[in-house]
Amino acid sequence: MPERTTTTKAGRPRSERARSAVLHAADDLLVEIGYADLTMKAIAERAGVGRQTVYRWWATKAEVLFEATTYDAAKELASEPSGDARADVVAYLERVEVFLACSDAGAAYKALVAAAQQDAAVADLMRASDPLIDSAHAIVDALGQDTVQVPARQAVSLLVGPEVLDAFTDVGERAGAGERADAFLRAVRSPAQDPTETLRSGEQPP
Amino acid sequence: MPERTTTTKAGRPRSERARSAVLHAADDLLVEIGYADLTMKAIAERAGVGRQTVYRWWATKAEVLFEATTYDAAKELASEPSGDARADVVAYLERVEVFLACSDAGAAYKALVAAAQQDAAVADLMRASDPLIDSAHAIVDALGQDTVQVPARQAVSLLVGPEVLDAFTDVGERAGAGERADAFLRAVRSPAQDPTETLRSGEQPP
Amino acid sequence: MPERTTTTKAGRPRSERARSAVLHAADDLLVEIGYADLTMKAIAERAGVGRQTVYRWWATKAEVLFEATTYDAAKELASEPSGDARADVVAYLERVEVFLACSDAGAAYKALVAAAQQDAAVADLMRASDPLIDSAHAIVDALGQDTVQVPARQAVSLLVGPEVLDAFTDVGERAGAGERADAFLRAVRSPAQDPTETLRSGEQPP
Amino acid sequence: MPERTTTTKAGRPRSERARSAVLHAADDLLVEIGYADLTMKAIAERAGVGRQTVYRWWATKAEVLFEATTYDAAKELASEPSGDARADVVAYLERVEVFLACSDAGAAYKALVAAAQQDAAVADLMRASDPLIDSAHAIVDALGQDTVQVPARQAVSLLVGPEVLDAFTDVGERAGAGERADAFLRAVRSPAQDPTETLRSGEQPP
DNA sequence: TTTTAATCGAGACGGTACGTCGAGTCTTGAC
DNA sequence: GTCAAGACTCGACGTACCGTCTCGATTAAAA
Repeated sequence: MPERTTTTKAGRPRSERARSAVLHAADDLLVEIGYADLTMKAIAERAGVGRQTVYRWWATKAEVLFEATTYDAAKELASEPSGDARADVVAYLERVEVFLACSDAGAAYKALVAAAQQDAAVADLMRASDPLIDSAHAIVDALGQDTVQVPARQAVSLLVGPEVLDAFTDVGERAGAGERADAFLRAVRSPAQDPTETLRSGEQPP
Repeated sequence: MPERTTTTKAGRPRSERARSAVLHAADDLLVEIGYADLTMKAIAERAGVGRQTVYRWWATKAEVLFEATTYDAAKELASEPSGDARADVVAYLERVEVFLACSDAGAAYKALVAAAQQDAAVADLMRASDPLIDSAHAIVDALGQDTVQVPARQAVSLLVGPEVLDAFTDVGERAGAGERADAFLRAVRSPAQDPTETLRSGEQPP
Repeated sequence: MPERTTTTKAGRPRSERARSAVLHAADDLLVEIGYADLTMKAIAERAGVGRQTVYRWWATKAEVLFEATTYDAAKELASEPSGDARADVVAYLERVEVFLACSDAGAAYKALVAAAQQDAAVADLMRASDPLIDSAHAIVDALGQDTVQVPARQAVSLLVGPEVLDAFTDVGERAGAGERADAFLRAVRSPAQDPTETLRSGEQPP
Repeated sequence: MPERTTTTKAGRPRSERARSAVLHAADDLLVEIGYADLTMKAIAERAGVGRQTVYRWWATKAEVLFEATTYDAAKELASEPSGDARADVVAYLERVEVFLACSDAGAAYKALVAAAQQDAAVADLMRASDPLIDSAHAIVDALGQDTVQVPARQAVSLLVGPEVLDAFTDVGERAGAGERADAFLRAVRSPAQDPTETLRSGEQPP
């Protein structure tokens, strides 16, 4: 009797060799030829894998890349909090700038954000697990409510929004991490906490 | 004598009819089927124009779309400065949110920013004339150096960076234009103006 | 162990359905629209086959047509030798005339000969296997060296050369198969073999 | 009264410079790139002439080529009759072989014959004036009815048919002009002259 | 002299086939 | 049931040439 007592599936098991070959091939090809010219066909050939094997496990090149790079991206953006709020923010923003401007994982990340604009499936993946947003959330949470007096998601936007914009519009003159950190820290100080701020925004305090 | 008195060019002149038909076709198709599924072939057919005629004047679908939508985008984002700084910023940010979230021109804009990540030619176009960045510059300049005490380009990033990030990562809970405006106005107040801020930014004032 | 016991090839085998659909489509279209207007695109569409599938196996429309019609052409020109030399030649020439003037395979043949003038690849195909030349060779060989006293290839030219010329220059008044056969038989009787022949070639020795 | 006394037409007269430039360009390009790759566009550009100017006077590339090469072809094939029948035939066949195998005009001629298979307009041109057929007719007529005892058109086919076949099927071993001439002379000697001949097809009354 | 009209060059126009490429699917035999 | 291999249908790619059209500029006969 062909009963199945465990959840083990019949047939040949998935090849771990094929899986990692595909992910590494995607990674390498992204660096070599860029996202636009990357194709499923090329990934399969580089990986020495049948085309159907790629399609069996991933629906699009974006999904392959997502799985290939998200872990690396998260690692590059992870932070070890010291006690000093400003120093932590400065260190984080420096990491973000390197990530977006130079890193291979950053290139993949930008490509995935771009792809998410066109493809809802990719957008879902990124919404579920976005290494940049997630790392920014971790920083904001670590700063605590004394430093961050606006809602956390809003603070995340203030923290990395300018970085992302500059990365996507490759501006010439960029602000340093220190200046950005200072601007961020001023922005997240809620006016509601300080009654003199409320009415006359834009003024200089005496 | 084959003299050329004026700068008139030889040959049949470019058809204005064909030009505008292509631009309108690109516009319409973007709304109907989205950027990813948009093809040069479809643009030409919709416009009732030969394929070569499209390629003669534009190298890629991104270039067509750029010419088709930049003017509209700039118009949607244009501002009429009142005297009130905060009110101007709020009004501008509301326009930006509508632009990025709902407008057809905004959809085209996001697609172009995404395309610029893959294609250097598109990146060059956008660097030369980016309707969102340009309109933000206009706002920052109008605010004046009393309100904006950081370099203009940096202020632009602070102004629209969070908006762009939210638009590209379609976050659920978004801050209102008022909150964003206040955060921006706090952020652009330079620490250098206030000697107590300079060294120990990130601290809470007593 | 990835042993290869037989010469079985990996991958999906070639579709016989696609192959014969292409050949029949080429055949039909040639009759309907002629060789000049025949396109690879039309062949593929008529065959209900992807364009790439045609290009995978044939480089040009001429190659498709060659494979599609050579067999039919050879069949139309095949002969069943009787003992009578003149009767065999007359019967053969009648078949040739019908083939060149009326037959679909003959139309394809003429098109291929014309194409071979422009395209060396087609010329190679035809040199390797030309149904008209081959059938003429068969006749000449069957006649034997008593009847044909000139080199075989020369006799072939004498046998079908006039037919081909008339077919290619669509002359009005054509000679009958009997007259052509007689002229051929006179022409292939070499003077060198029989010193008495020199002046009165075409006669039968008593 | 706008009467037209002469056949002179109003307006700018046809440019002889343009006409000959087109014909020479077609000639040159045929030699350089071959008939298949020859295009109206290339002819016009090489001639330094507007495209419309070519189309105004010739409908197809075949017509251009016909006008460009027919005169040269006729000149290459023209013969100066001596008294000796066999010598004249040998000399003519040698000229034909050179023409078909080596000459530029011969290459054009073969291309035109090939084109006539696909295009009825070209076929009409060639039927009206075919330099090879015409020259062969001249030879046959010059030989006289003592030598040529079959209908003239039939003799023409016997004279150049084998040459054309060999040229179109680029055979390896070719007969010499002498052998061909002898075979031709045997072939055109009518059986009717000799009462012992087989059936008396196509006979002349005594 | 002025007008008229056909030609010239140039080059953009709407079409359409080219041959290639990638998409995603399907069909083998081997594991 | 997964694997490598590779053929399948489909359709967009960007290019080339088709034959037509619209320009301004010539050119010579007609008015």
